[in-house]
Amino acid sequence: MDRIQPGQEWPHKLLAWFDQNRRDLPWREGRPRNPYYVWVSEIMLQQTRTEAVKPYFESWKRRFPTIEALAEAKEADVLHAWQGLGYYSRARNLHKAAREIAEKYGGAIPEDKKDVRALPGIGEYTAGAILSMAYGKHEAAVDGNVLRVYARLYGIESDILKSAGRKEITTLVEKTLPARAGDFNEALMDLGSEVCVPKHPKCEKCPLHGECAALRLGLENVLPIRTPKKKQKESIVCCAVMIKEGKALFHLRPSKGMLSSMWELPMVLSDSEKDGVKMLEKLLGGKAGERIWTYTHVFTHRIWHMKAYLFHGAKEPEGDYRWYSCEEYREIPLAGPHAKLAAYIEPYLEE
DNA sequence: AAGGCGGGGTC
DNA sequence: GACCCAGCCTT
Repeated sequence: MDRIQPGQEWPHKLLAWFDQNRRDLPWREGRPRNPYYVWVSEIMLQQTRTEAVKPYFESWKRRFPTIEALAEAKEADVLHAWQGLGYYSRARNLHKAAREIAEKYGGAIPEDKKDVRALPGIGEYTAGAILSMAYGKHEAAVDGNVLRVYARLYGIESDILKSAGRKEITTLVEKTLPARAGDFNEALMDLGSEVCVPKHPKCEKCPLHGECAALRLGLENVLPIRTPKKKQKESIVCCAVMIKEGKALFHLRPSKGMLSSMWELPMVLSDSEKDGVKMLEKLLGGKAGERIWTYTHVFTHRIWHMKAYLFHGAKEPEGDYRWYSCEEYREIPLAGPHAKLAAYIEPYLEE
């Protein structure tokens, strides 16, 4: 009778495949692996594709070559290096953790699970990844790839985004984790991103195709099961382009919440453009001039319909506002779509 | 348990 | 358009 569940030996088959097919990635260079590189890359890779991370990782290495260098950097410079990568609390936490490692652990990432797990920005997955890949510990690292691969391999129909499904698979991973846990974890990632991909998995190329319950049952395009996401809330965002003596007025966003501690052109959120303009005029105590730019920016859970107006003779509001020239604002962290607006207004600053 | 938090590639 | 990615933190 045909077996539905995979055999005991599949982890070794996967490792053999990995030995022939491992991806060559910038953060995988050197043996033993540089724990700092493993850490930085794992944080950058959270909810972010490999191709998007590569250029950021390379410039990060030059800018902050060691944990000490990162610890000594200013937060604004750290955010600037992260600009465009998204989920900026990752950068903030990386920076905080670097300072903690420098102070408490003499500049070396601790090897104890409890200590690593306590660092800001390091959750269950990242702790497992660092400990297994950099320190050779016997730890699982369950991320989206692993959830998908196991859901298919074992024919698991639980929702992988809910804690029950996640727990079910984590237990299974811990049970199947072989020696060479670090390689095994990387092998699962490589399989997940090259072969066992979310849509239309390439089962004919899979070293485990003979073991896969989903394939056997014809469910390879059905599993994994995951709850659909909610749709975004839409807003109108009116922005003011105020220019004085070759400089534009910028505002520093608060240190909490979305795009925290990043700079933006003065803006207000509203449900209609008319209301937005009125609010902006009240904020700046002036009159909106020509509308020079519109753009729709889509976040994961929010949509901003942006409208930028020229403002003349208005006053600088109270709070965290500053005038910056082009050369200056290229060096500060700019919030999402405001980087695009800032680039667009450069010609206006020349006059 | 659910929601906030970015940006971009891909179909 | 919709989907989803090497998740974590707060509520």
